[in-house]
Amino acid sequence: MARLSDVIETFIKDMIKETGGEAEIQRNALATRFNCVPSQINYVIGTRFTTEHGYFVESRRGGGGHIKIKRISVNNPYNDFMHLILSIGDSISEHSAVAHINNFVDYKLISFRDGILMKAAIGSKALQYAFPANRDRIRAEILKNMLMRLIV
Amino acid sequence: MARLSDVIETFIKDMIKETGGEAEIQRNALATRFNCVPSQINYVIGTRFTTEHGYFVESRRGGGGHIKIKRISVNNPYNDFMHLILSIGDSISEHSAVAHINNFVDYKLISFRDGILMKAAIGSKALQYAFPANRDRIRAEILKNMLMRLIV
DNA sequence: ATATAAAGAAAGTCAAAGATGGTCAGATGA
DNA sequence: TCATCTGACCATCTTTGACTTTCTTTATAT
Repeated sequence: MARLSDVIETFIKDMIKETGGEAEIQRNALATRFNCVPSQINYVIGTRFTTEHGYFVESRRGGGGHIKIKRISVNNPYNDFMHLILSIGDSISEHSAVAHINNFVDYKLISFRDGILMKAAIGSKALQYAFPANRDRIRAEILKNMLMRLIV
Repeated sequence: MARLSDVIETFIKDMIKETGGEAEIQRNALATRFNCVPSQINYVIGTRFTTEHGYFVESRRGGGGHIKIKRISVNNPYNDFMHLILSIGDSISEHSAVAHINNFVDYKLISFRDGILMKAAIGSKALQYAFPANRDRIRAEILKNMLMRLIV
């Protein structure tokens, strides 16, 4: 029932928290620990630790190889916030929008409650009556409007 | 002879009662249990666990997928709020939506900040790329979804 | 010693298979 | 007629494994 990928995700996130921002893992060792094929580690990283999710990943192959996963840090909240809003562009998928919102919450640029409301506003259920071809465009507009309102 | 859909409905409702407000099911497992096709589960959910009935449904596909059905809090102040949400109906103008939101703020059902976010989400600017014929419908859906999220 | 080849040790890629849930139109039955 | 039931087809997410690339270590020839 419990998804292995979720377990691995949590494990890595805990590791990052403990070490204050960075986890260094060995792919094969982790795979052995969780009894899965090594490439599943790549799957987890590729779906949950992307730039969009606020992570930066580096690695080295060969003997003594490793994978480093860092949480991207925010130094200038206001600037980064603006930058992120601008980076949303004219169109955005629900998946992407949720990742952005979670980041805003994580970096304390908006509250947890704000995040809940925003996710409700841009979810597929909320936009079900918009033509599929327009949904991503409308979603981007709604998201940008909400974000702008909070900082203007 | 009780209709199968009614049996399934009761089963899910009992489950929600037992767990105090939330049932997590697996569509295929449930279908197997009741000897029906999986899509009948969707039928039951779609006809008996709607917003109008006071339920909130979420789901995930893929390995380890599931369907979560939450009962909106009933025996508390939210009960009246729920009626207000439902009174919004299937379609609403921006003017009317803003009036509703302001009322919610005035009566302290939502915060001032919540109101700002909601107005940003349902404003004409946010919905500019939706076909005019759909706007009021989409607006109603967004507003209801945001409000519902606050009480589930 | 030095250069080089071979072996070993990681990690990366990608596509197929597996596991769920969603949709919709037509059949069925009270 | 209207609600219910069914099944074919679709969308999404996860797991697995064969094959590839890169880096380090070790053996070998000069």
